[in-house]
Amino acid sequence: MTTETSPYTVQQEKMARYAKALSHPARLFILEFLDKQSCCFVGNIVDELPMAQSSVSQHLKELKDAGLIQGTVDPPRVQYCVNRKNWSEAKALFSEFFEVESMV
Amino acid sequence: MTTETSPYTVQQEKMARYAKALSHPARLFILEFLDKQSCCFVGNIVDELPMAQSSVSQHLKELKDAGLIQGTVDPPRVQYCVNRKNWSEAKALFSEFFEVESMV
DNA sequence: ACCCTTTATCGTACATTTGCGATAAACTAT
DNA sequence: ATAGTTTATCGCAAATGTACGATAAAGGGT
Repeated sequence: MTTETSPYTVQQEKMARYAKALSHPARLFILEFLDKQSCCFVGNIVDELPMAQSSVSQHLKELKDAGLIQGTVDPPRVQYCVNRKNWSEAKALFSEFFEVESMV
Repeated sequence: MTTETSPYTVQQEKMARYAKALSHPARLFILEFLDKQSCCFVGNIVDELPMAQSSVSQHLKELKDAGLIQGTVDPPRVQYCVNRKNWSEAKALFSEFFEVESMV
């Protein structure tokens, strides 16, 4: 097993991963919705989006895999919340990225 | 022809588009590189990345299509720079998204 | 045990992304 | 005209993303 070394910085790799998670309007909607409600059930999100339940579930999985949200089971429901730690990390990465010269 | 109305806000659509452009480490590298040099030729970027010239050109096209960079021809070369106007817009969108407070 | 509710996962289909080599295009210089 | 330099585009292949319906899984309540 060879250790693949990326030609990119850790920050670039991490930020690209977060950016990919943010690259679909439905996922942005979910994150903003979660942030507003500070945690809610999958059903609440499904009700708000014009797509099948399975599709919403898939978007939630991607957000979870990216570390931006976390879920806790409350049978038979699942409650999702923003993962504040990683949210902060993402925020810092984007902030640093855009701040290179001068803002606004 | 029916006018497709998106269920998402304009901000969400715009931000998703920018996020997609930022979702590859090579494109983050290019943007940071351009910002550091404030404009440079395609060849300079190709020299810095471990991928074929055609692949770099494709990434540049995506960044250009997303509005984050702009190119001016200086035959036979092409010079690319960050599109400051859209860069600011993207920054504002991400900033607002990540916190109603402040991004710093 | 049996249903009911809720969510995740599977299988499928189609579109998009990513990377490459080869080639075209645009312009300079000789 | 010809050759050289630089970049964009094409054609291809493999991988990934997106959406759906159907089904499985995990409990709770009766």
